[in-house]
Amino acid sequence: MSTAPAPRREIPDATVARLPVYLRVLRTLLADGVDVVSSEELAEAAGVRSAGLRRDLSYLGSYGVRGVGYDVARLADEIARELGLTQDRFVAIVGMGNLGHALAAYSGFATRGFEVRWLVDNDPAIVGTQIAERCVVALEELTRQDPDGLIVVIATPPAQAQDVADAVVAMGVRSILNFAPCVLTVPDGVEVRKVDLATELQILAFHEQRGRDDLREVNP
Amino acid sequence: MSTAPAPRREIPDATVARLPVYLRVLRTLLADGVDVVSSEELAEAAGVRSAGLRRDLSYLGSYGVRGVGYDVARLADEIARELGLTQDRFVAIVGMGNLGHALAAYSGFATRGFEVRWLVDNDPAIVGTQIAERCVVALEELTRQDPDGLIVVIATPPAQAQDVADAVVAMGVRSILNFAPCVLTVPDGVEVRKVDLATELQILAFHEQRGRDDLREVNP
DNA sequence: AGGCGCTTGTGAACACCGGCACAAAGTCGC
DNA sequence: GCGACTTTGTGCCGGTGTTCACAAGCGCCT
Ligand SMILES: NC(=O)c1ccc[n+]([C@@H]2O[C@H](COP(=O)([O-])OP(=O)(O)OC[C@H]3O[C@@H](n4cnc5c(N)ncnc54)[C@H](O)[C@@H]3O)[C@@H](O)[C@H]2O)c1
Ligand SMILES: NC(=O)c1ccc[n+]([C@@H]2O[C@H](COP(=O)([O-])OP(=O)(O)OC[C@H]3O[C@@H](n4cnc5c(N)ncnc54)[C@H](O)[C@@H]3O)[C@@H](O)[C@H]2O)c1
Repeated sequence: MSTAPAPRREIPDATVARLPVYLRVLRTLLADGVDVVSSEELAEAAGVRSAGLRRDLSYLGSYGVRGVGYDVARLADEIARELGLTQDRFVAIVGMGNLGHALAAYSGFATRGFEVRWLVDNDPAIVGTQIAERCVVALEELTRQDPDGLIVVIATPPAQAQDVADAVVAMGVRSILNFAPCVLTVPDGVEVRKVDLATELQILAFHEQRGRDDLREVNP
Repeated sequence: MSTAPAPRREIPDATVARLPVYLRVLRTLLADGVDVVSSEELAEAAGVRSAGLRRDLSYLGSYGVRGVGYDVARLADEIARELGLTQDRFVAIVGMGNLGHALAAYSGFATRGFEVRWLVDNDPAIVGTQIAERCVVALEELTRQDPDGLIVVIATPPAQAQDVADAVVAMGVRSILNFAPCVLTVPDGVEVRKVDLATELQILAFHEQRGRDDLREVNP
């Protein structure tokens, strides 16, 4: 039998989804001069339970000190490394409409380690113009670039989103963040995450209605 | 004394999160003149497995016809009812910066049954101006309104998000959609959902790195 | 040095969720 | 009217995620 020399730590998806939150809180603490934090305090600040937090962190290794807590700088580095933020990551925003403009002006990309390198649109009136001190290029221009480490953000109308996805997948992109309210079909090995505003609102509406029904149940 | 601390949930959260997708697909089908759809076709269009789709729909009741499929209009109505979209829902957008402008101009609210009724900012230079044919009001103005059926979208910088949340919770709002990258603390009974761009990108970065590691393992 | 108090890391139990496979239940053709 | 065909609704199971509870480990104080 093959000896499993590298105990490949498979980190659960649910944990991966929380690591960015921990990282953000840790960097805030670091900026405030805090150098050690307990799981209880960190969990409070991250809005999770301490037991869950400790289990999440245990997937990264044993970076805590019993009786003391976690070294803030060390833990932040470990999470950043695990998330793949040690190497440079680039972002291309496709679709320079209302949303694309807001995204292009958003400073949160740079502060989290993502460089917005390309702004893309296919409207001839927009291509070549400057947005947020950056030149807008055509989609054909983007597809000639190196896809390594590139994340494509789709902010086109839903009818064009699949075409854009097909084009960037063909160039080798394997990470897509989709703002268009539609289902994207991509080959295996390509990861799509979606941000759907209407879905979020409808989930909120559901819970609000359920809350009201619960009240009626007790107080008819 | 206090019994049943865990509220018996009729519909699982995972199902609720998918219902809006089904609803969107169903309305597209309806617009295309399709009046009956099988679980296989609907699942394909929604990007899920047919068995899972059928289980999701089974929580709403038995609205399908064996051997035939689901009546598109009927099913759309049932989902809309379950999501609480039969009663009017209103949205207030707080923070009229880059993102707030894009949201105010977004037509997707209205087409999904949400009326953007208030645009809010606390910058005196912005209050009173018109954005997307709507007048911007101060936060104090919003907090005097009826919170029933109101969903508050927070698009302020993170440092002000908690204050805004506190203010709208105090007026009785129980549903908040938070775009600011920070943890909001709210009382029980108030639901907060967050949209965090950097988190999404970092999750994508993690998977992209993991994919590359997997390749190295096979091809060093 | 050794005990004591604090916090981590984790075993175990439990709840949840997704997928398979199939019986039940309906339609359609004749 | 009836059998063949189609599709739904669900029992079941394995995998995932969450929580409790506590032993193990570390530093500090005496
Ligand atoms: N505006 C918002 O606040 C908001 C919020 C959530 C989701 N969305 C979604 O985001 C998407 C964009 O919204 P918007 O309001 O910015 O729309 P918009 O119409 O203002 O902008 C769309 C832009 O995409 C460009 N485009 C179209 N096809 C393209 C292609 N094939 N390649 C490159 N560029 C292309 C157009 O030229 C246009 O500039 C939509 O799908 C919308 O549903 C928007
Ligand atoms: N711009 C984007 O694409 C984007 C994307 C994701 C997340 N975000 C987040 O969304 C938030 C807004 O981003 P932005 O780029 O629009 O920022 P911005 O600075 O352009 O706008 C913030 C607005 O909020 C207003 N504001 C501040 N405090 C307020 C208060 N107490 N009550 C009411 N209004 C208040 C300000 O007057 C300003 O108009 C930020 O938290 C940002 O991190 C933005």
